[in-house]
Amino acid sequence: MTQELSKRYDSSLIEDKWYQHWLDQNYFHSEPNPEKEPYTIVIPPPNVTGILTLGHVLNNTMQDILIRWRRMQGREACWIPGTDHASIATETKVVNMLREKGFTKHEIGRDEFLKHAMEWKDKYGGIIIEQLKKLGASCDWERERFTMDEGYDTAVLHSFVELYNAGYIYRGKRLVNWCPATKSAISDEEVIYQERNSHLWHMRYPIKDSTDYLVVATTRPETMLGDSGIAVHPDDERYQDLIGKQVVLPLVGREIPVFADDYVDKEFGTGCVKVTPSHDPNDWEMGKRHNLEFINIFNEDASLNENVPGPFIGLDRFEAREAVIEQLNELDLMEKIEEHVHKVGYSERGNVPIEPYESEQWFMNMTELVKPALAAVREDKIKFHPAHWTKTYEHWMGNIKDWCISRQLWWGHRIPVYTCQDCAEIMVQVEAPTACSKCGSSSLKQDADVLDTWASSWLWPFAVHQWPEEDKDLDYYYPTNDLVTGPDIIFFWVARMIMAGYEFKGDIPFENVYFTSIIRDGQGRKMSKSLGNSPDPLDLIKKYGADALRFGVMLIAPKGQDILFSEERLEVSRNFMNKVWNASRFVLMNKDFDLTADHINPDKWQNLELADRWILHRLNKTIERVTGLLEGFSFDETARALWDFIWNDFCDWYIEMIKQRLYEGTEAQKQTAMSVAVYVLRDIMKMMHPYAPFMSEEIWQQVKLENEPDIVVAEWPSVSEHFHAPEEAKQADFLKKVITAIRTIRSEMNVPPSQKIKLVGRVHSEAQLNILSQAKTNIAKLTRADDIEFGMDTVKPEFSASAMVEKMELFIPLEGLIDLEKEVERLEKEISTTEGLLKSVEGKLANKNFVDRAPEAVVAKEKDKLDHYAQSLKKLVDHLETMKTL
RNA sequence: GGGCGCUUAGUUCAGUUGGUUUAGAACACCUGCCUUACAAGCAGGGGGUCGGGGGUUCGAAUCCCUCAGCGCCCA
Repeated sequence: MTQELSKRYDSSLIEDKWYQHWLDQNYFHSEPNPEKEPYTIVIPPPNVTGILTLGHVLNNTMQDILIRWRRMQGREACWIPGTDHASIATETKVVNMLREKGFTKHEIGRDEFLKHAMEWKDKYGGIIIEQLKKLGASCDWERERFTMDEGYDTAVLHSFVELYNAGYIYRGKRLVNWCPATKSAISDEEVIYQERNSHLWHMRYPIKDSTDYLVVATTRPETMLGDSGIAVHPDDERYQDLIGKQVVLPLVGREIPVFADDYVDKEFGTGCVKVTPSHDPNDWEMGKRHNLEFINIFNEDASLNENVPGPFIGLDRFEAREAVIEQLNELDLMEKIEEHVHKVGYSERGNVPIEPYESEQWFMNMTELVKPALAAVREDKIKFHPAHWTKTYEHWMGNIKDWCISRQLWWGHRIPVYTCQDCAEIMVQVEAPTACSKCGSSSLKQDADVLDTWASSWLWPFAVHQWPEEDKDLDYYYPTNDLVTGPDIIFFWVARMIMAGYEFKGDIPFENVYFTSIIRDGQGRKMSKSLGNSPDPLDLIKKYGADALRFGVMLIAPKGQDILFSEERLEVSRNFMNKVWNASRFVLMNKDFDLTADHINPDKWQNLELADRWILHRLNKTIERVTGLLEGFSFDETARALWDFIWNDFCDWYIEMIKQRLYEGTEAQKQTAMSVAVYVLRDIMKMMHPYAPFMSEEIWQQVKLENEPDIVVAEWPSVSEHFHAPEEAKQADFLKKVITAIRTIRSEMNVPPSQKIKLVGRVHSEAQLNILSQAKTNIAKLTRADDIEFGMDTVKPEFSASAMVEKMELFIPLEGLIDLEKEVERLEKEISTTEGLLKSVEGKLANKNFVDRAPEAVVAKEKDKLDHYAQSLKKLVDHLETMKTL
């Protein structure tokens, strides 16, 4: 079974092989199993036409880690994948595609357009799904859903009908965020505010029956054509006599009232505000309060309509601005123009400034829906990680407005509202009616709009099953356990899923929500296509391997902070993968037996040495730590814990420590060392598997027993009381310190590695002597010494460098090689460090308050330190004296 | 304007409820090594007083106040 491994880890040779094998074995598929506890995650469905980004890598790796880990723990793990139809984003792409072919969507009509859109989706959709497979995602692909596939479609319409019947959904004329480019309403969350350098225009409005005028300041002069009032603050002394008067709107000639309203900020501009109820949300409110005229001056594309004076009709809004300014200048009605910086709302998709615009839309009243959803998070039924997101959530939920759910688009779920053309009866139902329920007419017309994308994806955690049908899968897998997603969609999606969960299932949709960080480039800029700073994950997989990409991204993903990504970070983790590979290679090269259950049965191990007990103790600690960290969603710390154990403990120390036994020991010694090494390596592979599924499977195949399963479904390691050995761990630490101290001297004295040394040690206790005597041959090998003498009363050789480790003195006689000056320098440095430590402890103990008030244990510890440092210092000074006399 | 968060070696970050260490790691840097797992490696080393100021405490990177800078979200 054992085969030769290459010197360098080559990911390209194994990734596709194992992924196919896992699919063939159907490991990712889950069925309800009453014997097992389910563990469920639903994927945040990526846009169907999207391609994999580093953001996807980040959050899908986390989900895969959770799923693979829980699967190994014996849970019935089910990760449900799928894609989102992404109404506005996809429609925009299809429209662009048609434009290139020379059509507009209106030219070909709705049905034809939808055909094109579906073709486009079939052709370009789902690329991202294939890319997720390259990443190693262990989704249950048999359960893949699309938010517009057949059953899902029904679920969305069903939810609409239910909410309509409950009285939550209504149609109304409101001011909405209007995107003139796509000619559709968009939600508040789709508006992106950007800072712009602009102007504040101060315009004069003549007062009726007077030669006087007042001055209003505005950032949007063109909207003056729709003004129907002037507002001032009720307490503003400057304008008291104006309240109740009329002014004559320039260019239009309309007489409009001056009134007082609290909303006005006296400090801004002149304190007089022009009020355009149809084109500003605040003015809309004031218009309602003061019964003003609502004058809509825009067409759907934001050009001026016939409600403005003739010369302006048909102008685009930006042209209109210039025209208004010019006319006012000519009439000497422009008082002044100031520089002004303000934020302009842009349509996320259309990428043009949005226009507050009055239109008929469908709305969802959120008042009742919010209540249980808010309580669930407050009462910790749903936990956010990091927890501070609960504040953001509560703040938004507490100030929620009605949700505009209709979009003037074609790609999506068409609103299931039918109006009889004869008697105006309205029918709201899932199945399209064939005749009017009131008059029997067959002349029915369906509402033209489609639903906001989020009004379908908010059902995701249960609509991926057969909901609203009775469904045993739904019963088994709902509520799901964990959700991993970006904080940018906490309102769009997370909050709404919680509301939908309660409304339609009467239960939470998930227990935990882990919010990932935002990935930025090395300079902290957002990843974007235009900056070209957004690497293609597929290229990275080719270059570094999927495992290294996964591990690397986890390593740099701190909880709750932005991630600064750069390729160097991946080199680091590729190096780590190579390290793990080579450590495995070492073990396999030295394993000269076929693995049996006895080899990995700790009860059968004979004559364990200190190094063995130490590494097993460390293994225990690592299993405990890694499991605990995963439970707390600490993906980065888990990666670091694995790194530390594998590289520092296992590779740098344990493997080096057993080489002597392997190369020079007896058969029995060799077998013990190898058994322990194999045992540890097996657990390392299991713990690495969620992070590095491909490599861990490849290695696992070499160290598993014949009747054991593939690593995907192998058992997650658990802590063994057997291996608990804190005393031995301390002893091993002492041993390591001794070895390091000797190496330091060699290095600082410039003793070449080829030069063997003599070593004399004067120990401080029998215990120390014991440890060192037993490890003598090992110490010799690891420090390249050929003559070692340890004892309580060993004599210090005259020409020697020295060091102290836990009150033990080490001497390296290097007659002829030792550089006296260097050694004096070294000792002086050491002395000064020790003096510093001593001083600090003395200072503490000299403080009466400290001795009196600090806990006894803390004081005792300090006294111990004092004693230790004082002794060390004395010996170091002694050594220095002798050196100087030579 | 409101809310949330951040500020620790050249860089990116750890540092759990204040006390096992005059602050740890990785990368970068310096020195020496191709030592039969790994040069994508091994051994060793230098480097920060924890954004500024104030306070609580026997003791603060860690808690409180304040100032400054940066970032995000919402209006």
